[in-house]
Amino acid sequence: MAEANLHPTSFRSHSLAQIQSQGEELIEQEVTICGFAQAIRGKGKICFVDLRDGTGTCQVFLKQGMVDDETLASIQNLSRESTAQFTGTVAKKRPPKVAEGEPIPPPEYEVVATSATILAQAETPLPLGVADDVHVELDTRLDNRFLDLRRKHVNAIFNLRGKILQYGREHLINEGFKEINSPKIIAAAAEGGTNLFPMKYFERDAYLSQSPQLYKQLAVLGGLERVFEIGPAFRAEKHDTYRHLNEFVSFDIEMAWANDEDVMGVQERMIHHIWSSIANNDSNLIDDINSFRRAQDQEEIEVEIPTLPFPRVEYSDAIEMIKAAGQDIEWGDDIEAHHADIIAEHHPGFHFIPRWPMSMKPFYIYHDKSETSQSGGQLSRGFDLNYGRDEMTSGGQREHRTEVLKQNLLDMDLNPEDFSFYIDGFRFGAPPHAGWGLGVARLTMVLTGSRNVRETVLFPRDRRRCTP
RNA sequence: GCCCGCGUGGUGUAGGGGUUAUCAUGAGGGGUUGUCGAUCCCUCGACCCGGGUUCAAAUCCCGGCGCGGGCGCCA
Repeated sequence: MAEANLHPTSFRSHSLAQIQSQGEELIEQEVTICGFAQAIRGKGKICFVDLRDGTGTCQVFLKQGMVDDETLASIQNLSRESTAQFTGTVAKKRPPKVAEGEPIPPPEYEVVATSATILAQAETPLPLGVADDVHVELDTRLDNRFLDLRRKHVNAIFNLRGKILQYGREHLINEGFKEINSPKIIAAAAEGGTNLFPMKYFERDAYLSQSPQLYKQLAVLGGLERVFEIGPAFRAEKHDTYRHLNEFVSFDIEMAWANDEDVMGVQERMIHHIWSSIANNDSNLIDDINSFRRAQDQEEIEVEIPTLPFPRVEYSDAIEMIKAAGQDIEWGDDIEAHHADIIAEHHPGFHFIPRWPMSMKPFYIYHDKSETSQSGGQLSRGFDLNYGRDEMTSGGQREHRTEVLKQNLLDMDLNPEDFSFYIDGFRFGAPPHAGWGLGVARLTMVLTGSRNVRETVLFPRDRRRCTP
């Protein structure tokens, strides 16, 4: 991976990663570095500090005579995770003793300190061990997320989350999409179907947005052609599962002159680009996760680049598949979690489930009267993207015919007048269009092998947790 | 909202009517050391809250609070 261009700051001349990567040229040169003291060893005439910053780690060596006695003692008594600044010269580290037959590791560099400054002393004991292998419960971790994040594998998860967004953006921009932002304060229940968080907007009642859906469509109706948005969505549902949160980040696209199949193509190409870019550029982050998993006796993760196209399992076929497995289900029923398990046995990776019954899809999803199931039920152009049993995406072609939109609302017991701000957008010419919304945290779960969506959200908001 | 389970040092655990309450990690002190989140010695620190049963409760019962898992609900 190309190293970021980190200029020197007022506190340091080099990052710790730079000490390692430029070590050979830096030997005997004076540098100033900063970091968290991960481990401090030595009580006598010498002292070693394993220093860690956001880029890597570096050992600092202090020796009586090289620094004044007071400094040496203060560093020897430093508590773990305190921050400190060291000035000294770069030297090649003594190679560690390795067991016979083991490969000799590549050379590492260290800083032999001539002066040290404690920046902030950490209190003891720590509420959770940053460098310890002792298991920590998720709740304790989330209560102390600032410390939890210092753990290497946790840090790697959020680095990877950033990479997913970076490569996703990169891909969409390549396909001609523009990034937009839609309002999160809305006047009315935008879509129905889910509970919204009410709020006060000056003297009026308002709500937090559950989805950018209607607004991204209005952007396409406005001629922006292809748009995407990465932003928060809020749902006031009292769900309590490993995959639901009340605030989450939704990665949405919407594009003109396209149907459901067209945007499934965008989706699978984007995921392919994300996965292959990470496999090519960021395997160090995957390694960080795997070294933790090894220590915990967990199976290692692997970035398996999916092949294109992703399988399409039409809703009707999915129902037959579930029936064949002996489950009691009829066309028109929802596919529940234990049903999704059956589909996942056949398709463990990414797969689309297109052509849901129109009755199960929201009013803005497109349907063609000529497309019906064998039993005569109306099919829609709505689809899901699943990975194994978990839903990643919901999307579809949108209804662009004003009269049909109004009828759909009536069919679903909604009042078209409540959606006039939306329907008005269609009255003056509307392109056929389609789009989807992807759960960023859920996709990050898949990539990082996390079993709980809270692992992949910095400060998750669920039914119980609103802090920190 | 439903079902099941669990609350023991800072963290993670063992124990499951009478124990000096286990182990790891940690914290404090010390020894040794150009070491490898080293190592050795000493020390410290805990049974969620309230009520009940019992000679005796961390352990059994009831209630509360907190948490976990599964499900439902959910563009």
